[in-house]
Amino acid sequence: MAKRSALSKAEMEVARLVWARGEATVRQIHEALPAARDVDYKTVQTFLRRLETKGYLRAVRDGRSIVYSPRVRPGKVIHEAVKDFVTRLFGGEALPLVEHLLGERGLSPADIQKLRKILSDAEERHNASPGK
Amino acid sequence: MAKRSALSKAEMEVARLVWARGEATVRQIHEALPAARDVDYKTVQTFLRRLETKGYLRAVRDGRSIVYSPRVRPGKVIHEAVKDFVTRLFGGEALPLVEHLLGERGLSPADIQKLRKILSDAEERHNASPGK
DNA sequence: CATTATGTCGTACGTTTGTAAGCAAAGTTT
DNA sequence: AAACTTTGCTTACAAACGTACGACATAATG
Repeated sequence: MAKRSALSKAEMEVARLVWARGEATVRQIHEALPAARDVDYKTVQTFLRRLETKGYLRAVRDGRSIVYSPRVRPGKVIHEAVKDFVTRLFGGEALPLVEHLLGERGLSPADIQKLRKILSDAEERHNASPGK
Repeated sequence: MAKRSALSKAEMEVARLVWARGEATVRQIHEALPAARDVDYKTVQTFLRRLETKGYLRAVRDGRSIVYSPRVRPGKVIHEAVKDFVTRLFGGEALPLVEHLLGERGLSPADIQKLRKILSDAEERHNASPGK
């Protein structure tokens, strides 16, 4: 597979919004960005264009505007991005990051329940797995 | 606080190694980097110099070499980096990232136990907290 | 002691990134 | 229809990045 060059920070932000919508135009993304971000329409346009050039998004013309949609499975892209991040900042170990995320506040009781469930499932998978 | 400019990817990688050692010289970091990374000694030198300029590391001369050590609490830097990452790729929500990390393999039964413990603690904190 | 290795300092340099302006074409408004 | 508005395409441009070279100094070694 031809390795597409990594997403930049700003590109991640924009790509995420496209993924969340399934597809989107420059305007939609521009409006979706937090007001505090205060970035120009043209700038968003550039990010989307670059995402297309890099191979992350597909651009289809619809009338005078362009509709962007994922060209690579978002999950795959996220996976790569997370992996890169974990590698650089945590030496490749996911656990420290998870601990960090759980440690610092930000988890509601509901979240905690949800995670408990995930842990149980993971455990089950372990006990029942073909052990690779 | 004077906002130091964000860490670049390569800088994160290098800073992490310094943190892991408490302090380190260019050579030590260069050797610590995975062989596959294959980056020049001079390059590492540049990264460390930049980390110092950006205010993340303190540089103290020791003989002919320089010993770098954290100037900002690693935990704080990691926190900022994670926060930025979560914001851009997960819209600021930690849960999806945690789920992602737990979902994809990589968790040993021991890890799971450890996480269970963390969850309990978080829960306790919740029940007992002054609720802000 | 001449040679080689090792280190810092300053400098370089192509690429990527963040941010957008300029111009033109198509659509909308008055 | 004249005047805006919206959008795409091209181009710009400084700062940040990744990667490293060259000069110079000092320490180690034959």
